[in-house]
Amino acid sequence: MKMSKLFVQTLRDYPSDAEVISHKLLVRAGYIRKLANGIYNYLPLMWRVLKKVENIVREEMDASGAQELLMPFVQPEELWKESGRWDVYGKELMRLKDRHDRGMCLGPTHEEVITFIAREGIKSYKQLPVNLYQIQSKFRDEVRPRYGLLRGREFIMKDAYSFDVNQEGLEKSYKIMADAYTRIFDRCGLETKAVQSDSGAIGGAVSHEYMVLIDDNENNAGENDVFFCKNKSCGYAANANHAVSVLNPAETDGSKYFSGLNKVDTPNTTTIEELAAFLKIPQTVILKSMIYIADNKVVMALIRADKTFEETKVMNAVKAHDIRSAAPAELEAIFGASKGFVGPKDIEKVKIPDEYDGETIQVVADLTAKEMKNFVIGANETDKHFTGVNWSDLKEPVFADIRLVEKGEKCPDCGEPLYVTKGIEVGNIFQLGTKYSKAMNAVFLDENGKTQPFIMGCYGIGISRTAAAAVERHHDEHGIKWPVAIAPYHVDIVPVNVQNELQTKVADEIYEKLLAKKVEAVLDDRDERAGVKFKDADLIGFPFRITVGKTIDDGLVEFKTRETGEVINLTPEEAVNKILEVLGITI
RNA sequence: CGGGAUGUAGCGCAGCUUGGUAGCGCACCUCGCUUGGGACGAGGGGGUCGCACGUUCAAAUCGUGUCAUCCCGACCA
Repeated sequence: MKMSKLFVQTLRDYPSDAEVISHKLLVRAGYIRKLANGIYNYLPLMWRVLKKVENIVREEMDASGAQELLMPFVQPEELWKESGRWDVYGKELMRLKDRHDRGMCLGPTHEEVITFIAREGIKSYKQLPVNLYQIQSKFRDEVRPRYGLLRGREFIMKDAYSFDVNQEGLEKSYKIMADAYTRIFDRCGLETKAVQSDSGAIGGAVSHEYMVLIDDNENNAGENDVFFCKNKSCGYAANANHAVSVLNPAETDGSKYFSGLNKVDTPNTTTIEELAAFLKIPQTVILKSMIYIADNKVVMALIRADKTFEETKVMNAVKAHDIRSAAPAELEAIFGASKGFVGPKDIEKVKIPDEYDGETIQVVADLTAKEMKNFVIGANETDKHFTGVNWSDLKEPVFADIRLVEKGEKCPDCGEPLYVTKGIEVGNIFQLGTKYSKAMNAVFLDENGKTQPFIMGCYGIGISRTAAAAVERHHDEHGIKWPVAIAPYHVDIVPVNVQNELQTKVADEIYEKLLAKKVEAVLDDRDERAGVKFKDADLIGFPFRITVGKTIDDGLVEFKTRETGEVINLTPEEAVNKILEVLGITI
């Protein structure tokens, strides 16, 4: 492609509405343009990158035995009602009506449709296992789209679905996908970590997320906290919403400070710090209470006060789909006490206002709370707490792990300290089980002629997000440094001065030779000064650049590697061979 | 949906306090000159100042409303 004809416009400045580096660079280097909030045009350079990612995904999926198909982007409401998700998916599901007033939605994911396909097409265990996938635009009406391609509302995703006769088969299918994912991201030039995660709205039990770890601080693109163990023989890694840890020993019996149950005055102690200082006690003998509104039910969560709640875990513990912390005004309305003074004593007697569902307040306590003795709780009365409380004084709660892991706590598998880093989730794999097949009555006959629901798995890769994550991971102050395998073009050939006949002639020859060898080359034939061409080459991120300048008078051209910045002088022929050699290894 | 901010040419911005009919840099077009890290000179094209209503002889500027966008919190590939 000749640069003078390439449809791209690079900008001198970063766009003012971009925050993270991948967004800034992709706009400035002419890869994407915003059409609406969270919705982007993929311009020719971007589309080439996306196709490369897609093709890597396609090759590895096909090699692992999966079959590609394409499902509709617009889906009927009925299927979502069958699965039960029409009512629980929330506002992310873009709903619309057709001209006959029938409910439809834009596909945010395709479990319903694929289950429909399997229900229609698979009747016998002899047809199993099977894995079907597609690569397609998805739409999720995110509350707050941001970070450019990292969190758009419309985005390109590869979604695969496996069907097996039993759990053992599912685990096999899952393993095959896990291995394929490792190869896919590796080929894209991205180092990823498979981490245990919460399975969220999609449902199911076992799941892993593939995270590109972001350890520099120049941007905040990593939206997830990932806890991991550095012990090589262990390798534990988990999303913060799923991570567990072993705690260091702590003083959890308050008998040194209190004897018997008493109500005491604790004026103005609205925070744990103030309360601990006022009573001259460690935080580890205080039981912290937090009120959540989960699916419009009132929930009280309890935890040892030096620890923090993990809301996703709380939500799962009470089997809710939606959770938020209660506002101070709501606390007043429900408990008649202000923030900092609510507690679990006699909670069964608290009357719930009509606007909430449920008759009693559900109480869920973290595992850290279980071993506590003679502790402190809020008295449901402003400026008062109970001291010397024991579990025998309270109605037995449900105990569950609802604690946010902190750096330095011990690995649950090997006991070594845990570390934390930011990560971009580029893929995930789920063992769904029978969640959809049962709900939608998708069944087959087993070898005994007995009806069985499919055992399903689902496996996603964010194609557009993967490309953006590659930019997050591979760039410098001059621009993008694409991994060769997903770069829009392999090499940029720059005649420094197009008025110089020899330079132009040599550059043309190199260009023609590379094209003949199927190398994806750009010839910067613009009548621009060298600086302009070099700046654009660095910004756009061509992995290699061949510069034909004044050194051609000595029969030499420059060969520059973008990743390392290394420059060597070669004859034109050597430069051509060098490209072929480098690409031969990497593509 | 809560909290904060911003809407002026393709991109980045000034002008608004103190109303008088819109400007700068880059990009774009023409000519000259220049050609190894975003040159220079001259000339030129492009904006109903987010939108609506109001105040006024007169609104980018003041008021009200509305829409959009961005940042911080709760969701996810």
